[in-house]
Amino acid sequence: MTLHLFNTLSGQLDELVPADGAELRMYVCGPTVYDYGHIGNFRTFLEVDVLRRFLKLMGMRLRHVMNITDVDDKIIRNAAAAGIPIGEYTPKFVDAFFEDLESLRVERPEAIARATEHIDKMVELIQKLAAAGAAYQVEDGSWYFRLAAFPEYGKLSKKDLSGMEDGARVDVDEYEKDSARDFALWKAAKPGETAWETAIGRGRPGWHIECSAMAMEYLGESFDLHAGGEDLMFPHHENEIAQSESVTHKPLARHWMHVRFLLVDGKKMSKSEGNFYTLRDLLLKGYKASAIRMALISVPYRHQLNFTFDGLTEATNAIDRLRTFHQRLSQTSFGPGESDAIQVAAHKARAEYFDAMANDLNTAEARAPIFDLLRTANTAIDKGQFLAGDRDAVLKVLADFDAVFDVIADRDAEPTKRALAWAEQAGRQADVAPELLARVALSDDDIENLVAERTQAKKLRNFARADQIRNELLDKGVVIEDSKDGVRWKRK
RNA sequence: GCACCGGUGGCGAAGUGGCUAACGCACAGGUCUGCAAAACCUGCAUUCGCGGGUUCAACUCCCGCCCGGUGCUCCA
Repeated sequence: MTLHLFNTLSGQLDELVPADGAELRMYVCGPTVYDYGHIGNFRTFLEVDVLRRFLKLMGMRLRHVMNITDVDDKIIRNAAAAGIPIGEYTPKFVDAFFEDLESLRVERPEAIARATEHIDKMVELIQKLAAAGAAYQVEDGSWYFRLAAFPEYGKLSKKDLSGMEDGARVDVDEYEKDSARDFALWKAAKPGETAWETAIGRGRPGWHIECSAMAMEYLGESFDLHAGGEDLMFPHHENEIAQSESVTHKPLARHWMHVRFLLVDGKKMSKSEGNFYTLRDLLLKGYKASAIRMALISVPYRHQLNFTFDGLTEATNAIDRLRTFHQRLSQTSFGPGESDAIQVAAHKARAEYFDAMANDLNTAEARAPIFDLLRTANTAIDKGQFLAGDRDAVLKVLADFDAVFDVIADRDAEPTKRALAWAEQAGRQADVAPELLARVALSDDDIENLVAERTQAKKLRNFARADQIRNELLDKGVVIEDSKDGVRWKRK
């Protein structure tokens, strides 16, 4: 089985396979670390994580590189406002970014490349471009890419630039450029700005050249897959292609994946619209990291996703159903042997799950057979027709599901705890939902003690006291379930 | 303005030229339970934005229209 993934470059579903037959080499545009990441950022990284995990599940080896843009206009501006060098400004946000990825269970790429640690590679690339006649320097010392030197420009985004003549909507300050659409490779230092002394002058790299230089440094001149948010398709990726291929005359990447935008309440997220959320904002409101992950990956990556709080609640409840089922399978004792019906159902579910994922990562479709199997198994358990061997078969399917989705195992306590600690340190206590505080104040031991007390009360048929305890726990987000195999509890 | 994407039950969301239009959430009734919860059963779109057309047959293909979103500029 191979993954058929939509390829922006070819405009169709293409098989995604390593060119060398051994290891898939992929590059993903990472964050610009000028602030905390918002959920739109994380949608892209979550979808790439889905891709990663599914490829690994199919047995593929990966070499996945992600960059960190730790120098750019916004960073320079924010650092200046804070009165510190950018090297002191960005680490906090780099750390926060990785902490957030961890909360969302996004796997780390095999390599992380920071822009500021690869300035020399960027300079080299610009020199090569200059030698090839594709780069030129203007009066103030900045370097630009000569679009006229790359006739294929526009092949990724399918833009016809012929009609877009120089003229309208041109930044009048940039009259030094040969053509209005030529883009910056290197920005000459203005007084007081962060800059590097290099062979091509004193300044800092443009954004696009970073990715070209680092991608080729880590993955070679031509690699398998390049991914990023849909907004990067033009001009960022188009520019990467132009810069790289003008020098190498080889395709930078064979396959291009673009994750579509996340909208909030039907609109693009923006601070001015007031619909802007970071991961931390949501955690402090009491939403679980797993619910956020589930909500963001359940809509296939090639569709816009409309984020709502109702959607988070739905995801929370769907995960609860999966977790309850998993708990039931693990904690119930079954008779020996296996049943044909369940074995067949498990095989079918697994096959349908893989088919859906292999078809352009259709996560929405992939969920269906899992829930189908869940119901089939529950029904069999209710009827006493579910055997020990069936448990193993069904757990195996759930494991394959969770190898990608990673929401069944409950690891929600840590992210919440971290977010609360951060809120305190960042002075954001006012944003913490009161219910959340009540919940975290209750330890597992407290719960166990209360559950034991309730069981004792029930035994004495003191139902009033038993119900009182149950309601008390429910108020703090703990649900109790009585079953033949004992009492189960879980945090809502 | 140009380009692209979408409009499927209360909500989210798959999907196919022709079997009963997945799945999740929510809701209603029932079974189980001391009561619950969980689980299961039943119900919940004679219908897939609107109007034409092609076809034996369209939600699925074509044309037009309406609505929503995004891109064309820094942006995941």
